[in-house]
Amino acid sequence: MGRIKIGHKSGAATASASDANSTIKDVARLAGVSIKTVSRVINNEANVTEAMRKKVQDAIRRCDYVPNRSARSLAGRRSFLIGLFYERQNSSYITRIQAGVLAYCRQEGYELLIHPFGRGNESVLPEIEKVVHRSNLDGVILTPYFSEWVQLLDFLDGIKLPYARVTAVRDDLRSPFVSCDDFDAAFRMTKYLIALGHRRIGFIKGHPRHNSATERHAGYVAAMEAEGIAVSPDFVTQGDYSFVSGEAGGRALLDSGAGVTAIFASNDDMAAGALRMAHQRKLVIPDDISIVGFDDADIARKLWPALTTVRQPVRELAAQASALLISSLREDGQEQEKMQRLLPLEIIIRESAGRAP
Amino acid sequence: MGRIKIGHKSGAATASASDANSTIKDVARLAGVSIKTVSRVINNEANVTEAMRKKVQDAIRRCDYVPNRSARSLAGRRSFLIGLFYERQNSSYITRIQAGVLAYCRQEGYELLIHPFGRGNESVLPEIEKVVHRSNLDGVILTPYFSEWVQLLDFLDGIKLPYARVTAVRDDLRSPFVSCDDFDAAFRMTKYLIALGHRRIGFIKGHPRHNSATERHAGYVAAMEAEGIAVSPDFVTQGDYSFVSGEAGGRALLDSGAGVTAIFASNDDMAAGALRMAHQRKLVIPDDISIVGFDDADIARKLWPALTTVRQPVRELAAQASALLISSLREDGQEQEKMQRLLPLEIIIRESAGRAP
DNA sequence: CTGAAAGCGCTTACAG
DNA sequence: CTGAAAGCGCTTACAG
Repeated sequence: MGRIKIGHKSGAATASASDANSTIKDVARLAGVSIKTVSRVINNEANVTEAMRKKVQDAIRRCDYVPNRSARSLAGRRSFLIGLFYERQNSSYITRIQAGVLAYCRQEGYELLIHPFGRGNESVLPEIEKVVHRSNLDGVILTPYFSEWVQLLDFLDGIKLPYARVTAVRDDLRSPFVSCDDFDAAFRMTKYLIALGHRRIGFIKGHPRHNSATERHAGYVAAMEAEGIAVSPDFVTQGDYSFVSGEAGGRALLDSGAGVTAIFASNDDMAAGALRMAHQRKLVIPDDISIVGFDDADIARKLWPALTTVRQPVRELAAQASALLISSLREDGQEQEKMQRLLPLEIIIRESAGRAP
Repeated sequence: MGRIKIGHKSGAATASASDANSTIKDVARLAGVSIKTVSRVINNEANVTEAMRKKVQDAIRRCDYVPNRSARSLAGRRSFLIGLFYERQNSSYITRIQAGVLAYCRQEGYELLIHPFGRGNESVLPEIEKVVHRSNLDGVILTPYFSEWVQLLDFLDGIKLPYARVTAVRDDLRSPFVSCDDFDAAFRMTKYLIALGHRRIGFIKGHPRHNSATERHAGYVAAMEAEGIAVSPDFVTQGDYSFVSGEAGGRALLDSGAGVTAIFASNDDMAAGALRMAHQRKLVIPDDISIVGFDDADIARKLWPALTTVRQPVRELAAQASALLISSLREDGQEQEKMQRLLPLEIIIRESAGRAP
């Protein structure tokens, strides 16, 4: 039975929180209404007189009442829990994703359950299945590669669990997603390098499973061709978005004899690896060679020289995906708003690219 | 009513998960026992015959039964939810913390709720209070600065919510914690620089609220004094663990005229900032100046030159804190194991420190 | 060692 | 627009 505090509210730095355990019954009694009416007010349902609503809200405040999630979840068959499933990767990226999701979830009263998986996804599907059922997730946010993994999407569709994607795949309209035009940004970045006088431009591809890798590479190729520059096979090397693969790619490009004057890495971690290789060979950047990345991860500003790159609005992508997810959760039945969104990509010019030598 | 699947189990890549919604009653019926017995098996309680246990486990498997968290939580007054509250900071650090906590939580059947806060913690306490009550958290993991914020600890003690700390404060034994000897590691690192011939060693302090900052600085001072080197006031500058403050600190040290031949930054982000300033002044590292950090964050290997630093076992710190928390949650009443743990810190020698010029 | 009853704190579905 | 009853799927406390 929750005690009722009168007078000062339990504001900041008050340690008296232990009496916040009043229940819906306490509120109802205090307000002189039925628990059903309290429930209506909590859930913002229509059909409550303003007077009633006010009375109840007052009582809620006086009791320090906080609805119990488990009880709501059990009775209402929803958990107010959103799941975030992803493959372990760049911590800057995933931290921003989390921030974006949380920014939106919290204000809507949802909590976030995070579930990272290792790269070798042997048992991902059964594991996800278990979590979804045990925790009764209301919905899920997916980032690449998971957001592009058809079997996983099929599985979620199969159990009718709502989800929203952050993805570079824009032709699969089965469910809400937020995306950027990676092709176009890579195209523009390549054009930028060409405008700087570069023609022998090396490219380090991202992880082949990620659609962003395909798009970025295609943008590079298209820009080269648009300028009438042949893409020699030894201009392009395969990476996997990791720093180490950037080192390997940089080494290959630098030592191939292709004489590249610029390297476009498909993300910043790989650009950092290529940069390291260039430093190791005593090259001065950008005087001897230009190196650019993609993402605008935390590291981009911390390297020497700071990376010219493409800014991906990661936090915003996640926030919008959450907005789409939560809006699809409200079964208002109202006409759904458009369930796809495209966010802009911006080229950030810093210090690592300059005129061709 | 959950349907029962016979024959093949719903293994990987099977999309038939939707019938995993059987309840404890289904299991009881199938096994021919009471639901209480099923409950006993789920919760690993003693006093169940082997035969019973086997029968129930069989039925659980045949139903694809997964206990409903909300129901368990409501009836059992525990949520199987662990909260992770922290101030937004270096993403490499927090990602490792999450990984460590999750590694332990999952295998014990707990889920993780993450709650980052901005730096200006106006309303942190009320916010935490709300989450704790709404989600019925069983326990909390705290990292610096929160783990060293006495008002927060007092609050959690007040509401009797179990928590474990990752912290550099080792003299507050009120609750479980895992720690490292920052003083000693900073002492050894400074000794290492001195052994390399450096005497004019600059130091960039960390955020004053963090006890690690105090400890690391004290270790530096002690080592200098042990070698009979006076710590000139212009050897030391105040940072706050951010990259930008490292730039400012590096600039101050480089331009002060103190003629430092080495800079010891209290973490890797600040070392990266100082490194950037050195590069900007066309200094060759480590020939002209040595720069070392602390933490062994992701960035340490990605910089040029790669950072000599102190490896902090962040993931392990979090895993052990979770272990302490969960063990304190089991009210076995058995004699508690020791609730403090000290993990070793290791100096990682890479490329950014060399002999004094 | 096993089970029948009561109840956790809410929401659903139905009356009025 | 408001409310009394039933029930969500478990665990607790108590018998036997």
